[in-house]
Amino acid sequence: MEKAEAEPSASADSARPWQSYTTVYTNAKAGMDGVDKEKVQRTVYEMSKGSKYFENEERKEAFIRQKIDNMRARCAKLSASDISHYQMVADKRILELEATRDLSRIWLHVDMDAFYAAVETLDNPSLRGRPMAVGGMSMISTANYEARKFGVRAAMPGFIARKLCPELIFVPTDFKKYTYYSDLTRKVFQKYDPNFMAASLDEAYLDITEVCNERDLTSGEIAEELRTSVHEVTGLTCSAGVAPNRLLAKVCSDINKPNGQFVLPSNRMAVMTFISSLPIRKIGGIGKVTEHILSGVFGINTCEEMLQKGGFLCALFSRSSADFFLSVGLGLGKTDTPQVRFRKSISNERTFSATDDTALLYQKLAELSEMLSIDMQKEGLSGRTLTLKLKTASFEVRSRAVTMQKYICSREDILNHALKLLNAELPLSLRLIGLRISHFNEDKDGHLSDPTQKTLANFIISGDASGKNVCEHSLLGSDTSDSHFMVDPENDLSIDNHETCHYVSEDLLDSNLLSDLDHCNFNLSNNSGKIDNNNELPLNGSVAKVNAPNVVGCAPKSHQIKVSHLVEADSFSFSEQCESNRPDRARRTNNDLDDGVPSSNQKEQFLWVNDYKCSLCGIELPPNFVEERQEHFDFHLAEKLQKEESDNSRNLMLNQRFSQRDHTASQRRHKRHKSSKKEGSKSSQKESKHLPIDMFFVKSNQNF
DNA sequence: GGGCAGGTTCAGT
DNA sequence: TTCCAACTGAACCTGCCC
Repeated sequence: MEKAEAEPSASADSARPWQSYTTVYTNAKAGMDGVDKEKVQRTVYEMSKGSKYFENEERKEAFIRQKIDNMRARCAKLSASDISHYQMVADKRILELEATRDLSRIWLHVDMDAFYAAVETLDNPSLRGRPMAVGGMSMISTANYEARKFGVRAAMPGFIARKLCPELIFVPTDFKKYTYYSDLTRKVFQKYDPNFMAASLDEAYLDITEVCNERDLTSGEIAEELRTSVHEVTGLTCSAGVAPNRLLAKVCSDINKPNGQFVLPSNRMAVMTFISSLPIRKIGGIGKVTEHILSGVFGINTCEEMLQKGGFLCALFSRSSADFFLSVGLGLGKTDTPQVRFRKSISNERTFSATDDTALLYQKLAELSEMLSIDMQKEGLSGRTLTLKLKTASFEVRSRAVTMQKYICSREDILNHALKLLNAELPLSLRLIGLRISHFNEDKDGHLSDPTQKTLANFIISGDASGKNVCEHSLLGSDTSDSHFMVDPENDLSIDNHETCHYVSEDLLDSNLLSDLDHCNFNLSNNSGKIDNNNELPLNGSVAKVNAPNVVGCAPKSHQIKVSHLVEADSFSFSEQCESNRPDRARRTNNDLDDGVPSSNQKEQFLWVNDYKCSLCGIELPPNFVEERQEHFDFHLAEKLQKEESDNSRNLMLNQRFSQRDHTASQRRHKRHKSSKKEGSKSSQKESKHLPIDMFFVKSNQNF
């Protein structure tokens, strides 16, 4: 294979070493056209050189180079017949992809110009015309266009930005402000496409096909009008791109930034011409690593070259990757409007001064667990995969994950499992710890977590719809019930005794571990991290696995029996109610709402801001999600009533009502899921087995 | 060997 | 003076099971 043109020669490397130090800042951003790139690169290099961060960057670079070398070697080994074969594969695939081309939709991508910085300037006009960045000395989120002239940009450390531009003004981030302005822009977007897709606070995709047709206006006119409207409402400018698909619309919105727009006509010729010379890095999904690989291995720098080297791409990449690259070469992208996207994971992470003080690290982990638990409870989420992210003092990033059998959301559960993951890595000097929970209840069938459902379940069990107590770990209380109701709804609610006992056992296991942890925490603060632990909890990293049965042995058997009976009884009466009580949904709703509860109209008024966003929790549900909205409303209603009502009998009555509804909803989802799922899938089989808990640690093969 | 689930990394904002 | 973020979705890789 030919060598990549982008790679500097060895001699150039030694004379101008900064040229080979590629950072994210190497990729040009809007407003940086006149920047002295070499000067910026040199400054960044000089500021970074010798630091641990720099060393890690070099390690990463070396790894990518190694990968490139390996791929080149694989390319070199391809025989003439191999190459001919893969070329045929590519040609066939290109034809198939071409057949999917849809030019019937008109997509508009709106991108607010230097959003955070613009909002701050609006708030404080004295910043106008002066170089300014939002963020701090460690990292900046965005920079205004005056600052960009100096090479300052988002994702750049503040101390480097200041070196590039000594006059730079730093403004701390204020997400409340940005959310407020973001909501204003979304009000405007909704007028043009009620189902618009918000990509972030400052970006959105709109399908403007209908509005163009209805008003007999060109896409350019609509884009112009929308941008004017956004400016009138917010005082902020935005840029827009119009194209037949979202991938291209995104590229187009960057072309005339700031405060401009670009329309790519909806015909194949225009698309192919546009895409032909487009650098691959402009495409969403192609980042620094992929760019290096494509350039280094195949000499691919423009989208057009994706097609020219299609045979090699098919030979060396997976089908899905090759398809993506070929699609890029053809200028294809998504044209459909996806259903409401639910969150798939929730996480938090914190950077701090690097430390190997175990006590301090435990403390950080406890804080993160607490924060994550609060965030999850706010959204009514529980998940069963916990990922621990670590960044060592030398900037090496590791992640370690564990998937539990039960869904968790309490601080104690999170901390319990996080500690096990962390302990397997210690001793270690760390500068960042992060926790992430994924695999939310229900998400494997494509219907991502509906907070209402879970929280309602919690409400039924604990009588606390806020979830506040639900996740508190108690031996006999909510958590046990939790495990019962958090079980995938596709499992019938009539629970097999044996299975119930099994779950209970695990809960007890966790409870015991938890008490160990509490003990640890207690000692932590008193003994500077020297933890006295009589049980199996690993503390020095030497024990990688917790032996469940050893710990289960600590739990009194009577508790297990009691709990299993408790759950069983609950589930029986619950199922029984649902079987004997399936009244008409609407009728039941109306009856319920008669009890001094807001009417449907009132509900709409107080709950759905702009007809799509819940005013109470912020969750977004479009108007056509009638049932989901109803359930969501019920949740808030339950929450409200729970607070107001002290009368236990009334609570009981409501609990029964919502039990019915929750079960009906579960059944509906269950039905939907079944219809979309292959019979006798392995996952179902696996779940029915309820394999013993729970932990297995996998070391990553490659870390940076 | 295909399908699937779990774990890790990349990329975007 | 300050010394490289936080969060999320999705692709990719690997190992296991049938």
